[in-house]
Amino acid sequence: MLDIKFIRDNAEAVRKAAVDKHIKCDVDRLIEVDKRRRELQVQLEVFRGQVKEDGQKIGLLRNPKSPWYVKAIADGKTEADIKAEAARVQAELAEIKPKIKQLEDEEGPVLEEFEQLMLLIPQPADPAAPLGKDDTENVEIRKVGEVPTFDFEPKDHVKLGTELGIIDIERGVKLSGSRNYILKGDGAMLHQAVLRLAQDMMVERGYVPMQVPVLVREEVMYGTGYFPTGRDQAYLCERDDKSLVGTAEVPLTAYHSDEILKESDLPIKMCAMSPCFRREAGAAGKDTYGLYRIHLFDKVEQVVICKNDIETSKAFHEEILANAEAVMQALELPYRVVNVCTGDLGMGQVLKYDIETWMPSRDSYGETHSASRFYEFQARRLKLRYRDGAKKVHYCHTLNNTVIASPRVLIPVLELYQNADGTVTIPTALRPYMGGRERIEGQ
RNA sequence: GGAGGAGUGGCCGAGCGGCUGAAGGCGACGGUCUUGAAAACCGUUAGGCGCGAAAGCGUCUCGGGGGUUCGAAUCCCUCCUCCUCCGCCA
Repeated sequence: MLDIKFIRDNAEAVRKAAVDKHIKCDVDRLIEVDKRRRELQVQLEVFRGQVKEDGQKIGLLRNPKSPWYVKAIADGKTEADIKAEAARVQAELAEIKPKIKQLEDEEGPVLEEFEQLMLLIPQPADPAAPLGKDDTENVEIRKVGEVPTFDFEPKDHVKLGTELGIIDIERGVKLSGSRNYILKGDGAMLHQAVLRLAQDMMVERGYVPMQVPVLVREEVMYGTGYFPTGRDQAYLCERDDKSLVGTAEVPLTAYHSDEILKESDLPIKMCAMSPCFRREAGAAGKDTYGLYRIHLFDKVEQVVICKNDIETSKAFHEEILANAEAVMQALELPYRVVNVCTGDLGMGQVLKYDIETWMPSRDSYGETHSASRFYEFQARRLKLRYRDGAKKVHYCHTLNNTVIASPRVLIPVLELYQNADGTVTIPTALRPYMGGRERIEGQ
């Protein structure tokens, strides 16, 4: 969410920012509604002030023990005078009351519309984000590692995993429908190994590991920016008005929502391993093969909450990107980093770096990580604030990035580490989590 | 799931229809004192929105929402959360 004052003063820029992001919102209507909202508030406050004042007056007029009453009598007023005065004031109030009611009746829907419109205004992208319509226009920043060539016919992860008996997509689909799978034996082990490696590396880097709820209240989804626009992507538990999260970013970022932190508490660095639920609505027919686009996966996510300073935010953005790259380097996987273009940025993101890892079966780099910078966007929605040395209250800045998401990352791991005989060499960094073994050989 | 009890400022805790955005205490911050510190003493210490160039002013908020009333932290309804007991269960 943006500051309404900022929107008022920069309407043109906000409009353009939405166009760049290919997000529809109605800035003109918002400004109109905001104007009406303020007019109503001013009128209402005058009346409310009067009600308050008159109400107190009546209290005094009706209480013979009040200092005011005693003084009035001493000044020569009669009880009848005072009673008449009380009646007069009450009559005045009786006239104001319907006016307030009328204004309030108008204000209700105005406020409602104002809030709805506000939730749809996107955060303008950083000038450093390339202008573009979709992911095809993301800009490569750097490539790390060599894309290997094979001296045999390499298998894709599904064939490889199925033959090794470590991936069972057919039965996953039998149980849960399309985009579901089962990992088995060394498949399950490998999955947990990459997650453990990622988490251990983050803890080593000073991030506090958290175990968080993945079924959250609606306001948490709104607060992090996933609702209302992303509602169709979430699994809802409507009986309880809760949603399954698509990422631990949601509970981690909302952890301090509705709080005022001390500046000395910042930065807050956290990570969490959690299941992630995604409906993938609208993706029908896209990436249907294998473990790339699935409804449930596990992920270690990193979140940073820092002070409201653009340079600080930028520095942490580089840090969380570096954290993820360190994991990819530990796994010795070839990847590239791309600067995501405006059209591919979400509602709240100012700038986003994706890490894409080489996936032989796709014959291309596929997205495995997404590092986002939000400035105040989420913090405003979440009421996530801190007090500075001068006791002034500010919204925090928030950032997040994947550390590892599995089984998607198992696609490059399996495909790149496969051998001619159909076995898979276990990356050195994962061996401690795989009983020290060097290979997956299947049954 | 059933039966009770409770939700007040950073924390503890008074208030139970008007002068209470809220006593008192603790904590924190500033000051006096001190070589420094402690103690003691004095002071400051909610957020949102709006108006205003600013100083400042107004209004809303005592878990959330609604109602009664001239007037509500205080009364009523409803939802949420927590606690206790019973039941069920990993």
